[in-house]
Amino acid sequence: MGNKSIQKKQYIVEQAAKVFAQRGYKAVTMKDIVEACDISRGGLYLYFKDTTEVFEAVLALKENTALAVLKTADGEPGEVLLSYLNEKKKEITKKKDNLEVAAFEYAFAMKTEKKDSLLKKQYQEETKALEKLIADGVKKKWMVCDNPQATAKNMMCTLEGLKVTAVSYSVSSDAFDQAIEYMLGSVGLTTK
Amino acid sequence: MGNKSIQKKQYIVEQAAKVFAQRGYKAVTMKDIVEACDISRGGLYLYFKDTTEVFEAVLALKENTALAVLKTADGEPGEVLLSYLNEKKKEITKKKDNLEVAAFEYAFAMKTEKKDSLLKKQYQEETKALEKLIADGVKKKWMVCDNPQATAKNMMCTLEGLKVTAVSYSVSSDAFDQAIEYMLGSVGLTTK
Amino acid sequence: MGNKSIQKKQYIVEQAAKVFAQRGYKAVTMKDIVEACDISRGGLYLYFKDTTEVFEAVLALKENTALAVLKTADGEPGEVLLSYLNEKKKEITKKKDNLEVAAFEYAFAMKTEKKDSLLKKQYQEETKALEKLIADGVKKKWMVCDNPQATAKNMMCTLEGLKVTAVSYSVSSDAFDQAIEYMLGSVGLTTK
Amino acid sequence: MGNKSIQKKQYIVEQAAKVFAQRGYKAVTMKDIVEACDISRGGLYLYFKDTTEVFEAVLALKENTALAVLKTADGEPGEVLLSYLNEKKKEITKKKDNLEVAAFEYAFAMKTEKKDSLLKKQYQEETKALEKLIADGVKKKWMVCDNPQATAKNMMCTLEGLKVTAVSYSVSSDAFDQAIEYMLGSVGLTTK
DNA sequence: CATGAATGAGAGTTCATTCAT
DNA sequence: GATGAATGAACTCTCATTCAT
Repeated sequence: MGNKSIQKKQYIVEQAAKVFAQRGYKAVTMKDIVEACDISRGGLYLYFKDTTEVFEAVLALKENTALAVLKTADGEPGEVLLSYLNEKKKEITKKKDNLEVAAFEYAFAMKTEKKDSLLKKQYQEETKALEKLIADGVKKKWMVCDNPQATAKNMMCTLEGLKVTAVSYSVSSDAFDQAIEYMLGSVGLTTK
Repeated sequence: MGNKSIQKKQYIVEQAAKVFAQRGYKAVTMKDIVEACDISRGGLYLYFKDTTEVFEAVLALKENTALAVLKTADGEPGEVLLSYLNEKKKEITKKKDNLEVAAFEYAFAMKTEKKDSLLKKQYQEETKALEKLIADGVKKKWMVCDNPQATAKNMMCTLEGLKVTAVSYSVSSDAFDQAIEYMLGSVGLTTK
Repeated sequence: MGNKSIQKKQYIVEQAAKVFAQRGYKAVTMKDIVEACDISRGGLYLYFKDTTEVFEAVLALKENTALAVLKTADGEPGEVLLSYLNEKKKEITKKKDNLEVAAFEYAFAMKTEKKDSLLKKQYQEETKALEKLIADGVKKKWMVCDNPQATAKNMMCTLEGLKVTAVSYSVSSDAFDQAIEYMLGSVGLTTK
Repeated sequence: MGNKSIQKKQYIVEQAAKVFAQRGYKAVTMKDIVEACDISRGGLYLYFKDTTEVFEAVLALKENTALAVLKTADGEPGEVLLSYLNEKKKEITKKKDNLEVAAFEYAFAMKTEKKDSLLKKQYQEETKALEKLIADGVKKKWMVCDNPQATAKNMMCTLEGLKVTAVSYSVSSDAFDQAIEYMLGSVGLTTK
């Protein structure tokens, strides 16, 4: 695949991302993507064989800023955790180009079709990084926590809950902050 | 609609529930339901105009045992909370006829199409009941909690998180128990 | 068929007439008629086997006032002709329950299906009656006309033209009056 | 749409015209047209979204020879009028590929659905052209007529009447000629 | 007679996918 | 590589018609 092809592929992925953000995962057809990209019907098939492949490319391209915060952390663990949680909040509550619904639909579809989901790996990676941060915080006596692994899992789970709640029933900014407070509390911290 | 019709409608809903449990919400077509019920193509349309209507009937028929536990509570609040959480666990982790994926897909689809979802109301009702239980527990000095409302919301959110995690990435029984422990901890209780 | 049945049949025909007036002939389904009559689906079939039969019953019941004017004529032929033409105008331009469109559609459908149309007979009868009136008027020296038969045909044809024009392109009351003037002129009369 | 597409579109229109000529307007389905053209089910939808669109394309393609006679008239007005009327006769009484029934059904359907009909415009244009011819004939003293506008309208109306009569009840060639004689008479002309 | 649930044929419509150019 | 016309499978939905009650 030449240089130009790579550019075109990326262009398709970017356009498709907008479509998925607007209409979810399952409702999107190859035709929708073709139209959003203003390319030919057959042209899309040169790069992707179906919408699943397109969506996985979208996921792959989408950067995970929150995870990046966890990984490149160099400050005090409590600060890092707070930054991470705020980054998550931003991601989850953003209005424009929010791919969360599509991502859930994708994960569910994979489950239903008994295929592997790209998201599972990302989820596990993020959980690990969070656990490491907490363990580190405890070691450095900035945090208090018996079981960093369980706590990390619990936080991830709450964050998933916030995500899904935001997406299906709406969550106020305040309610989100309250949830952050709870999560911080579980490692002996507070924003106050 | 006569008595017989009501029975038939219920029969359709029961068969449809199995289909939705197996294949999610969006992937199901009227044809699938017709085939599962072994009725005629047009016959289904006598009762339901589209899959959304069928699915809403499924939701309406599906009893919410966990909520029932909260509402008919007569024992000690801590016990009731534990029963409730265990009921939730059972609901979420059951292998057969699990409608959670379909329910999420439905909620997301409603979101995408900007329609009202039946589930939102149920979610809010359950949150309220949980809050009431906690407030009651605190009053009777069985529980410790500053802000029952926020705590109830947080628990619900964690439960949604467990649901979605179970459904998209799998959650072990132990991990679930650990999460229950955390939730109990947030009102000063423990199972140990 | 009992007395009650005849009444019911007539009731159906009356309701159906409204439906045909509103929606034409071809677009009307047995279901439409059933709904307009608020009777059972199968019930309609006890009286009529299809919409054609219903429509023919509608035509049969519909009185032809213009023809009646021609036939019961006892005044001066010119007066009778004028009354007849005015009656036609009323029939054609009436807004409510106007069956002309449906009647045309029916006639065309019969043509297409190579069946006999009820309307053809009525048309021929009316032409004859008109011819007789003109011949009579000529004999009594009230009218001037070489060829009563051709003139009658021509008038009928113009009236059909007015009907179809009214129905498909709209005709003003004045334009109609102008046409009447022409028709009168063809037998040496005028309204002025 | 490429050159080849335009040809194919025209091919479809031509085949469809035959179908409409045989079966009228309303009875024709997309499936009928597909079969007449021997193309695929979905293929037709690349060019037309429904039968109305197809029929309008048929109308647009169909040349109006009679109108052409009026417009390109260069001879003596009486001759032109006669040619025009004979052209009309040919059009109306032709046996093969006669679209008049379908055209009427279309006009009526548009009326019923309160949409604009392509035919109305054509009708008005033809009326105008006829009026101009008569006015011209009068000015040049070839014709005698007080009110060219009313006379043109009256002729058009008679022609519509002939059309509809031909189509629904049959009109003999002689009867048609007789009608032509009447129309010529209304501007002081005769064929004899 | 009357009902209305049930059936199944058939029309409409949309897209994934292919393939000649 | 790229195009876009063409195909055909799959679904939706509506009714005419029947038939047990």
